[in-house]
This record gives sequence, structure tokens and C-alpha cells, in this order.
Amino acid sequence: MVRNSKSGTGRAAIAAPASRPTIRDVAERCGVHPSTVSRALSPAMSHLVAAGVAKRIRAAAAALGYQPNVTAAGLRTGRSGLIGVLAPDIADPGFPPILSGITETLGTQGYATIVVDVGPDSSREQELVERLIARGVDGLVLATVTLNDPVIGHCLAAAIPVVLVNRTDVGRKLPAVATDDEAGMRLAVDHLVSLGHRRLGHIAGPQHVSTGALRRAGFKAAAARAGLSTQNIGIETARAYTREEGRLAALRLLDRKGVPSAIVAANDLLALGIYDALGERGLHCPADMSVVGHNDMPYVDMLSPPLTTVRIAQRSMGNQAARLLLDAIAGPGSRRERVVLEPKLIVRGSTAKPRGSSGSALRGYLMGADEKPA
Amino acid sequence: MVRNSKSGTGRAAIAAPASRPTIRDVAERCGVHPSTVSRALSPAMSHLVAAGVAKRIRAAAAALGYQPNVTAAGLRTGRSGLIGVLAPDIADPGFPPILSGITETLGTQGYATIVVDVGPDSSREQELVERLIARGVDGLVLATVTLNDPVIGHCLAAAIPVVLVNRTDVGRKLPAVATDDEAGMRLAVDHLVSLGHRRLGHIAGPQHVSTGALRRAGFKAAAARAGLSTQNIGIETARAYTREEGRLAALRLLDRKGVPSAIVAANDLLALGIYDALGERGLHCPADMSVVGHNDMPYVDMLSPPLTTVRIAQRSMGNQAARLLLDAIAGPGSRRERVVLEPKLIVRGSTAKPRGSSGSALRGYLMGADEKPA
DNA sequence: GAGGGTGTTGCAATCGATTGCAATAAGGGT
DNA sequence: ACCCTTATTGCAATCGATTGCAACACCCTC
Repeated sequence: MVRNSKSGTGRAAIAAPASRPTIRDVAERCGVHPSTVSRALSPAMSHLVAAGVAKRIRAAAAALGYQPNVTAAGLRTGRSGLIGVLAPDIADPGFPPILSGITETLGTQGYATIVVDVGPDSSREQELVERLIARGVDGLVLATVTLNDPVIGHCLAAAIPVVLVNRTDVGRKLPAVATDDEAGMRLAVDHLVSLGHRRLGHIAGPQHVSTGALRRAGFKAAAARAGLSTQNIGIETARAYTREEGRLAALRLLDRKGVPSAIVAANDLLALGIYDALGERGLHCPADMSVVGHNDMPYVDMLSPPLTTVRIAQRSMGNQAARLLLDAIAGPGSRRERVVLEPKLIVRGSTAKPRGSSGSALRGYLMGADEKPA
Repeated sequence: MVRNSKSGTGRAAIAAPASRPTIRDVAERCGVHPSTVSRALSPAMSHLVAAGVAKRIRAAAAALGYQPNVTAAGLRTGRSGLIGVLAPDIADPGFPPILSGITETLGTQGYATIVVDVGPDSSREQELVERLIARGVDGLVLATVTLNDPVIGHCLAAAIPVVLVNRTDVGRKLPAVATDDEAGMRLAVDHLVSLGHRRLGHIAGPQHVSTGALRRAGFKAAAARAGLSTQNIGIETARAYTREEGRLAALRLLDRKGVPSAIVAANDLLALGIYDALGERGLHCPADMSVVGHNDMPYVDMLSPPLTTVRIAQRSMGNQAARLLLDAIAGPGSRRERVVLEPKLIVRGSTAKPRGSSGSALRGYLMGADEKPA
């Protein structure tokens, strides 16, 4: 509360900057008006200040350790230099690389990011967006949206720059960066088919998010394209992208008639769950069952067996999302651009040729495989 | 730039809130002064407003969808509701759970967090702290500090609330939350000794950070306490907490005379590197070599073999750090509190009894083991 | 009926930086 | 020598909310 440099009664304290120096402190020290300091220190305005004065001001600012108060500037200019990021779950190993890419690119432009963990109950999402807007964020990166998410309309109405990352919306109303989910599944399916697999299973992700729906569709399309009939593919849908839901879905798949010889998971976490389920049933990967994951999250090469998976460029995804957002902030002529990244298959130890017909642990399970040949 | 509700020349637009409504819009709608609105909406001040008026104001605010501008309030009150978090590397799987705990606790009090990834070159650390302070953060959580970090003095000088998490400083000048690193190592060493191991190796972390130094000291102390002579322990120090540095350090250890039968890593990532090194040397874990990690980062139970490790309560660590910070913000009578969490040993498949003297793949390596019996 | 509370509300300054406009000074042309 | 540019700088309003202080109304009491 006590301003120190006010020329008041006491004359003791000449300069005791208990708090951080303000633009006025710099101005007084130079004998100029605060507005001149502001101009001298702003690259866009410094041409309005005499070179000598500007130099003097910069020196004084440096000497005082002056840093402009971003909050105050933000209030006046209307931009905060803050970007809000909505994450489904920070602890999900797939997300940090994306976040890292986002902050990296944004950081070079002086933006800081506020990361908000939405958590499992997406009901809070709307409120969290509201809070971020109240904080004056200049833009939003959403890594959480569902296919028909109400927040999309909300953001559109608020006229705030937004990009989606690793997700897309059904109406393509917002710019987004994502991988080619269908191409990824094609890579996985083609790999398995070329190994000789003819009965494939898929553990799909939640169908209300784009990756879940698109990868499932991609799986079906790729299987059909490879000449596999619908009798030869089995799909179980996980309720969430977690190891536990993956395990449950895999158990359901294993309990069905016509067990496949290979399973493609929509996500590495689900693949971990498949490993768990196989262990429970006494099956071995890849001898009894091949498994393909998706995302190539960190350290899946250390699993037993090392996971064959579809790698997506997460860091690059973050970078591009940030760039798209910066574009949207700069020019409101947002062309609702959509960036699609190409996935890449990483073959490791969890996929192999299907076991021959003799001596297989799957012998029993395979009953009924030919009941209805297409 | 164009204020809409100004009673100006044109009379067309009655109420076209192109931008977000402000406290003045609410005030006009209710026929009261903005200050009254401010008071009515602030829990701490609302007792100064007549109940009926307050109700009317709240209704109007809700109808307009009014959200106070946090930036403006922050400018006036001096607090931003923002907390800065400095992370060593967001992509390190050990960190997200801590972050999650921090944001969880802080979020309940209305604080948002800005996470900054310092990256490998800690030279930027000082500048990043400076930037966060310029942003007006109300406090800082540092997960990066080294034992004698200059930023500590910097923060002390800036008189900004700070807590350390998963790290401690040498002078105990700042409140901190960390696990009992020495106790953790004792758990690991005692476990191995009870299995019959008598020659132990340690892959230490960087010695300029507390976890590296304390765990190394803890390893030595525990070994001595278990009656192991210094000839029977071998220590190699990794330059960073990464898988690759762990691999290199492990290779150095394996190339020394008197190879141990078990290695304790200062960190799970280093343990992954040990797995890599063992693979390169054709050694098997745990048959040829037992390995103990530290931190129990996600999914190390899926490794081959599943990693025996010392679990630390990361999420809780984050929660407590946040609480400490909130205390420091509330009462400046900061007692430089220090919270120590107890670690827990999680035994999995990477540790076993040492191989007997016959037929060991380690036969050659063990030469020289008895050169200088203690 | 006048004085002293108490309860509400308005006024205006303030936080720190930015920026349109005005004012001044310096320089150039005829 | 005078007028007109152009280059610098100062002034003051502004962003939106908060809060100490003043003002007002109303009620109770003696």
C-alpha cells in the first residue's frame, strides 16, 4: 500500500524499491514522461523516440531491472499473452509430448500457456473454458473435444481463436491438427495381413471422440480393402482410453466366438490392457496373438514383448497446433485450416506370423472360425 | 475500440454486447453504481449490500453472463491468481503426476497454473522465473532447482512465495516437499541384501540435484549399515536422469572389475538404461543381475521383467506442495516448512536371489572380486 | 424534536501501461 | 525572415475492477 518514491514528508528514502520498479520509476530516473518510456521500450513504437533518449531509457530500465507489468499492459491492450490448453489427462503419457510442442512454439512468441486438466467428467469442460476466457486468454487449444461438443459452439460464439489438437469436430468448424487416423489403421491392418493373419480384432476407443470413431472406421475399411469379410473381424469398444478399459474390452473379445489371431488397439494404453487380458487367459504375445498399438507412447519399446505400434508425431502436432493458433490470432481470416500428419508403422516384437494350425493354444478358441465363410 | 453501450448519437443499438459484459453493464442494468455490483458479487464484501439489491445484482449478472475480468481485478488487488510451475521436463513420465497434484489442489482455491518447461539448459531458468514474476504470479513451485541454485537467492530477494517439490536446497532456505531419499535407498539395499546379494552397484543421478546426492549418500549409508565393505559396492554417476545416460553409466559399471550382482538406480529412467546395457552385454535380469529402480513411474510394471522399484507418492507430493504454497501466500510467516514423504518398496520381477557360483554368465566378470577382501 | 447510530450506496482514486491527440521545437524552402 | 513540415515529447483518457471515504437515509432514544 505504501508507495515508496512519492515525494512526501520524509526525505530519508531516496530510492528504496521495495516492490518492482514501474514505468514511472524509469521515467523519473530519466526525466521523461512515462509514455516516452513506454514507446522507447516497445519495438513497434521506438521509432517515435529520439535515438539518444531511447538509449538512455533502455539503460535506465536495465539498471533498475525494470520489467513491464504484463497484467497492466494486458488490461490496456486487451491481450494477455496467455493461451489456455485443455487436456484430457496430463498424466496420460501420450499428452506431454504434444504439450511440449505447443509450449515450445508458443514460447518463442512470448506466449505462456495455462494447462487445465479436465479429468474424466467432461461436464466441467464448459465451465473451465469460461474461466479461461475470464482470465483473458488470447486463444485456446483443445485436446479434449468430442465429436459434437457443445464447447465448440461456445467458442465460436465467444469469437475466440481456437484450434483442436489430436481431435477433430464433426462439422469441421474449427481448425485442427491431427494424424490421419484411417491411414494409421491401414498400416496396422496391412502389416498383419501381410504376416498372414486373416482374422483380426479391434479394440476401439470411445466413439464420441474422433480418434475412436475414425480409427474404428479405418480399421473396417482397411480390413475390407484387404479382402477380409465381416465374419473375420471382431470389434469391441472400450469406454475410455485406459489400460483397464482395454483389458475389459479385450476379455470380451476373447470370450467371443471366432477369436482373431491379431488385435489392433486404437491406442497404446488399450494395448497394455490387451497384454493384461492375454496374461489372464494364459495366452502369449506374439505366439498366440499379435498386438498392434497406436501412438508409440514413450517406452513401449521396453515392454515384453516390445509393442508394434503406429507412431504419430506428437511433438510436431503440438508445434503445428500452436502455429495455427498464432495465425488465427494474427489474422481473423481464419480459414479453418486442417493439418493432417502422416502416421508411421513401427514394427517391434508384438506381431508375428499367426501360429500354424497344429499345437496352438488357440485351438479351442478357433472353433467356429469357418462357420459362415463369406 | 468501439464501446457499444455508450449513449451516443445513434439510437439503434440498445444492447449489442459484442464484447464481454463488464461490471458497468451490470450496474446500468440494475440502476446502481459499479462499486455496488463489485461488492454484491464479492463474498467478502456482500454483507455491505442490502440483501434485495444483492439478489437483483446477482440475477442481472447471471442473465448477462457476466464474468469478472480477472486481469483487471488482478491489477488493482495485486494478485493474479496465477501460480508458476517450473518443470525440468514435462515429457519425463515422473513429472505429470506431480503436476496433476499441484493443479488439483491449487484449482480448488481458484488458482491457475502456468507450467514452464525449463529444458536441459538450466541457464534459462533465471530468465524464466523473471518472466513469470513479470506476469504477476502469486507464487512459484520449483521442481528444477539444483542444490545451490542461484534462483533461490533470486526468489528470496523478490520476496515471492516459493516451494520446492521433489527437490531440496542445501541451506533449507525454502519450504519443500520431497520423499525421504535416504530411506528409499535403504529399502532397496535391504531388499537386495536379504535376497543374498553382497556386491551392489549404484547408478547415481546428477550430484548437483538433491535426489542425486541424497540417494547416493543413502545408498552408501545403507550398504555400510548392512555390513558391506566399500570394496563390495560400485557407484557410477549418470550425467542426467535419462535412459541413455543410465545405459552409459551401467556400461561403465559393467566394465569395472568386481561387477556387482545387483544394481540400484537412482531413478526408473536410469533403470531402463540398465536394462539396455544388460541387453547389450547379453546379460539377463534378474538371472544375471537384479535391478531396482526408483519412483515407480507409470507402466514399469509392464516391462520385461517388471521393475522392482521404490514408489514415491507423486500426486500427494504435488498436493502438499500446493498446500504449502497456499499457506505461504496466506501468511507471510513462512516457517520454511519441510514435508517428507515416506517411500515404499514395490517388489516385482527384476530382483531375485543372486545366481550361484556355478555356470554363471557372470563368471568372467567376477574375476578379481576377491582381490582385496575387506 | 434533536442528536447519535447503523446500514447502504455513491464518488473518485488507484493499479501500470498504452496510445490518440496536442504542443513544442527544430529544420527547410522560397 | 516567415511559414510549413517533420520529429519528439507531454498530456490525459482508457482498460475493468476494487476500496477508503464521504454522504445519505432511516430509526431509535432521551
